[in-house]
Amino acid sequence: MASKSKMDGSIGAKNKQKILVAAEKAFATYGFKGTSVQQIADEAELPKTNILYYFKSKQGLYVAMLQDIMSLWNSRFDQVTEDDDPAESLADYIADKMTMSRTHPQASKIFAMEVLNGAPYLNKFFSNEHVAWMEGRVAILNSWIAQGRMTAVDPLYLLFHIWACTQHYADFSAQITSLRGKTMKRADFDEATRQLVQLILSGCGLTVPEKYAESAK
Amino acid sequence: MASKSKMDGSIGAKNKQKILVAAEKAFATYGFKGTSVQQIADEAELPKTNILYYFKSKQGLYVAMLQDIMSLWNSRFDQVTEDDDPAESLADYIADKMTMSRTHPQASKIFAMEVLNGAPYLNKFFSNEHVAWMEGRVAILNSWIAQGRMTAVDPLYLLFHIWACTQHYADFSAQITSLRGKTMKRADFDEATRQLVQLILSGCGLTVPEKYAESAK
DNA sequence: CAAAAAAATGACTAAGTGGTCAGGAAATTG
DNA sequence: CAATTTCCTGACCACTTAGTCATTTTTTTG
Repeated sequence: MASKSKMDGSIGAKNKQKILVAAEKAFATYGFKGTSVQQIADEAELPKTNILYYFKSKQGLYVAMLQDIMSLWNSRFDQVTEDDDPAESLADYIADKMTMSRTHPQASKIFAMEVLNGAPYLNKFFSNEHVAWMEGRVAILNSWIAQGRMTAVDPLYLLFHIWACTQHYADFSAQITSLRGKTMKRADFDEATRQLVQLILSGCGLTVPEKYAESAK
Repeated sequence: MASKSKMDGSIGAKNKQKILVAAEKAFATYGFKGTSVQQIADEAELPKTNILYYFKSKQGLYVAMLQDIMSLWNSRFDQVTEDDDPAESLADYIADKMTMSRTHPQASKIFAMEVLNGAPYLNKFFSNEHVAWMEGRVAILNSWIAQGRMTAVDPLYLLFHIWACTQHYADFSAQITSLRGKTMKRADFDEATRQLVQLILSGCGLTVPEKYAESAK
């Protein structure tokens, strides 16, 4: 019927997806070197040769999975303009990133490992889209500062610190769980988000929006 | 002469140290699985078999190196009491941790990898010394809050956020370098430290001590 | 200086790895 | 329904790896 989709391999597409999910789980747990194609195959419940049929090599699969992951790195903050409210925009951004850490910890860990390793497969992305994104956001933050709507902090470092804190909850969950004696549940993430929003916004001379203020209890 | 040191193998001790240094460099760059004993041997300029002679296995060497690294995790903040000044104590702690990221990035990366991996070799440390340390620090922060000397933030999350931001400069240096277009020099670290101290302290309702205030421009 | 202990090392092994390939099964298409 | 393309897979290979072992060299010690 749909003449358009010709034959993009409905079977192939489904298997590729299955493999990508398995790869994400395995790579997040054992790293690139620590993961064997066989492990991914077991996780995906497919024979090893089948993995190599869809993805030409282990590295090819890894790169495909990385691209998949990078597409998650979008948020409402991408569309914010200098006319928006600094406090609400930043608070929402922090909350979005915290949600990512809660719902996609594996993706965060893989990203972290990749950067720790010198980001060999992300350098192109970093020096293109990412730099452009950064420049746009920095300009807006500087505009807010020039308008006297927030304290004069360096926007670059501010963004670094927001990333550091939000990703920390995914990447260092093992340490956090050990120190708390229990895993972070949804309610704990909400509390951490409030704490972080308060810290960052106060640090920028902003008032915490109603919805991120102290909750029940 | 010194009858005490009997024969703790002055040669052995020196070689062990050499191997540990080489191992730190290799493991930080390629991870545990990604590093071969041969690479460490090359780096240490010793035959591979010699590595296995001093450390019974690759894993044994890794654990020994981890212990070495964990001993670096001390700072002036360990001795702070509830009578000390919150602003100065916290600012100094942040500065200490930033210095660690600048001078020992490899140690930070290895620690990060280990925790990312679920901290298999650190769980014992986490649930003993580390928890005790944490409780002590939390008590002091709570005391400062009770004394009305700082805003009522949750000390646990505050410490998480300090770690996250400071370690970020070592662990994510690849990303930071890409986005800045140049590596972080000593002066950049100093600026980042001032920015972070300002952010955190303001976020806690504290006044930034003189020595961390805006510097020459 | 001889005996004992510590240090060094080349040759080897057993296990695991990513990847190839040829041949066959299933699905799609004209 | 035949032909073509896509999909699937067992057998296999070249290579790397951690770790062993027997032997030799160096250092320490009585």
